[in-house]
This record gives sequence, C-alpha cells and structure tokens, in this order.
Amino acid sequence: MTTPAPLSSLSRDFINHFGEMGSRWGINRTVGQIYALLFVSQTAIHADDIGEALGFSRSNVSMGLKELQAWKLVRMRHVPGDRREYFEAPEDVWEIFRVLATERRRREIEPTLSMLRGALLASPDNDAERHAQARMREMHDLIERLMAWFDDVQKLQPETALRLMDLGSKVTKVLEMRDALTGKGRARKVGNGTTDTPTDH
Amino acid sequence: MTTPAPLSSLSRDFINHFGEMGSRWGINRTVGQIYALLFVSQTAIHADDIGEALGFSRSNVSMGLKELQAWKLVRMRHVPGDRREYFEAPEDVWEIFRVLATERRRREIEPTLSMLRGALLASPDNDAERHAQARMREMHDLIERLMAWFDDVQKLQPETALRLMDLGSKVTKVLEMRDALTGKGRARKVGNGTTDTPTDH
DNA sequence: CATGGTTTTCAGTAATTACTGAAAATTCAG
DNA sequence: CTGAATTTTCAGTAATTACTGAAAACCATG
Repeated sequence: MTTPAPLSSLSRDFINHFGEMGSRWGINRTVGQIYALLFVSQTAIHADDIGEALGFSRSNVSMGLKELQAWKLVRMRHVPGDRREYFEAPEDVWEIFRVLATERRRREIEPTLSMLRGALLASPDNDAERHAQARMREMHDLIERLMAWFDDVQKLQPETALRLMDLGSKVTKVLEMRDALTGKGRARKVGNGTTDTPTDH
Repeated sequence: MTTPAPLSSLSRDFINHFGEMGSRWGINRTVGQIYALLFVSQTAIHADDIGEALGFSRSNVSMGLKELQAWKLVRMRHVPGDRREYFEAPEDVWEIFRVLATERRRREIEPTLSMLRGALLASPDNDAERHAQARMREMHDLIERLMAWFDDVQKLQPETALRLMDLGSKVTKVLEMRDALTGKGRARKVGNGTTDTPTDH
C-alpha cells in the first residue's frame, strides 16, 4: 500500500518533457511518460502505481507498457509474495541506446530497404524509369553501407564502442596517412556521376 | 501544359511506400510522397504537377513543400520564362543523410539535452531525487558523447566518412593493439564482443 | 499601379490516433 | 474447481492531426 512516491519536481519535469517529445519520437504521451518514470525510478513499479503517479487510466497504462515491451525498453519482474507485475527500465544507458537504435532500424529502415531491393530487380523500360531506379540504387547502397557499419559497431563492447567514438574523427588521421602513402590523396567528392552540387561547407 | 509524366509502377511503388512509412518517420503521407516523387524525378517539378501526379489538393502540396523546405530536404528553383516555382531533391544521397540526421538531431535531441542540462543544475534533497538526477546525468553524458562524435564525423568529406564506415569495427584492431602495447586492455570483460554473441531474434 | 498568374493562409471538416470504463480473460491460492 | 486479484481487450468517445476549398496575399509585367 505504499503511496507511489510523490515525484519531485525534478522528476516531474523530466517526465513531462518525455511526454511532450513523445510525438516527435513516434510514441505517444502516455508511453513517453511511463518510460521516463521507470527510467528515473530507483525501484520497479507496478501498473497501478504508474497510473496513479501519472494520472492515466489503468487500461492506458497496460497498453503503454505493452508498447514499451514491444520496443524492448522495459523489463517485467516479480516481487516475492506479490502477484502484480513490476516494471523497470534497464540500467545501462548504452544498452538502451543500442536497443533503441536496433528497434528503430527494424521499424523505420528495414521495410524500406526491402522495398528498394525489390525495386532494383525490375527492368526499367524508359529513361525516366531508368533514372528513378538509379536513384533508388543510390539510396539503397547508402543505407546498406550505414547498416553494415552499424552492425559492426553494435557488436563491440560498450566500452570499446564508446572509446571508438571518443576518438571521433581522429581516426581519419590513419586514413589520411594511408592515402598519403598510396598517393590517393586529393579526390574530394563521392562519385555520383552527375556533377552538380555547388556545395560548400 | 505538359502532363506530369504518368509515373511508372516502379516509381509509384516507391512513392506509395514513402507515404505509408511517413507516419513512422514523423512526417505525414503527403510529405512523404512529395519527397519520394521529387527524389526519383529527373527534373524539378512545380506544385501543380505534384498535386496532379499524386492527387492532392494544391494547398496540401503547398504545405507539404513548406515542411520539406523546413527540413531542408528540397530546393526551390526557377526556370526561365516561367513564373512558377520548381522543386527538386538534392542529388547527393550522403548530403541528404547528413541533412536528415542534423535536422532530426535539432528537433528530437537538442531539446532533451537542454532540459537535461537544466535538471543537472538542481540540488536533489532526498535519495529518490538524487537517484533520478544520477540517471539523468547518465543519459545526458551518453547523448553528449554521441553528438560530439556525430559532429566530428559530419565535418568529414563524404568520401572520407564513407570509407571510415566501410572500415567499420576493423578500426578497433588499432585500439586493441594500442591496449596490448600499453597493457591497458587486459581482456576485461566476459563474452568478448567479436566472437559470435548468442543473439536471438 | 492594375492585372493575371501564382502561392499561402485559414476555417471547417475528414481521418486518424489516443484514452477510457466496463467487461472478459488470466492467474493463482485455497 | 472456485473465486479474488490482476491484467488485457475492446467498443465508444475525446483529442489530435491531416486535408480541402475559398479567399487573401504575393508579385512580375505591361
């Protein structure tokens, strides 16, 4: 019967922010707030307390938790002698990031990649189609490259990945050196046939 | 009065897919389809043709284009002797990716980062608050690290960035070697990342 | 500086998505 | 099995978001 801890203004602001950002992140207010609550909570919480803390109906909480579980962003656990289900967010923020990235990829990228793969099998029979398909190929190839890279990095230990990131573009020193040695140095643009872009940056 | 080119089934599928995925990507159907149309188009198109090709009202097209411009995903241009505004998607897919990532960061991450920065200034006065703030700090620090890395990579030439990515986790070989030399690494963790992890799916 | 062609705005409406309460299903102790 | 405690489902409703047509604003030209 413990009252669900009255939420400090610190936590309340955090939770509200997640609620508001929810729509931009592709989740709804409820889901965002529930996640935020679990994220800052010291202990696992059961659905009734979540609903009470945030002012949502029980059924809404149930649906929100279901979605968070589908995203693999919360874990369920049981406390001895209590039939209710308790929920918590995983500790390790890198792991959270990894899960989030993986899940977003699965939902937001894979379907497109597979559509593109299909489109690349077609035989275009006029110039417009040929051009469209070439564009799709560019998109496809970039996405595949990005995903292959992501696969690679994802397999690293968090510690290693973080360290790799901290190196940042310093890593390019290695590339530049190699280029200097192989005399490959001064190409500037990525080769897409149609030269255009007066880009500058 | 050129009819807006009858859209091959190849392009139509691509455009429809973008319409459907729109909601997952945080844009609406209209915006997704307009972008897709421009992306595969050989030439710049004006609003009326876009509306006709996709079956949207003129005002809807106008709003869609406005949003795409806000995202910096389309460019406007004029053709001599025609008062109408023509639109096109930038050529270079890496540049598109860069713009998209930057814009998403600005909209989806920066606000949270600044909220977190504020939260970290507070002085927690009980254990729960202290824990919540510590969690927020973990989140904040990870995001900052990721963003710093992204800043770094973003400044690279497309070619360099792509090549860096293609190297993937091979770069870690350098790290591992360095660790071996400095005696820093010492095979610290269990289940080392490079061998096949027992991932389910 | 008036005109016709063009784009933008906006109020109203349609479509979609979120949320609720009540009922059904599930779970488990006795 | 029974029944109390709990979670899930779902039909109905509320809230939000997308889309339209008409009108206003814009703008290059004569």
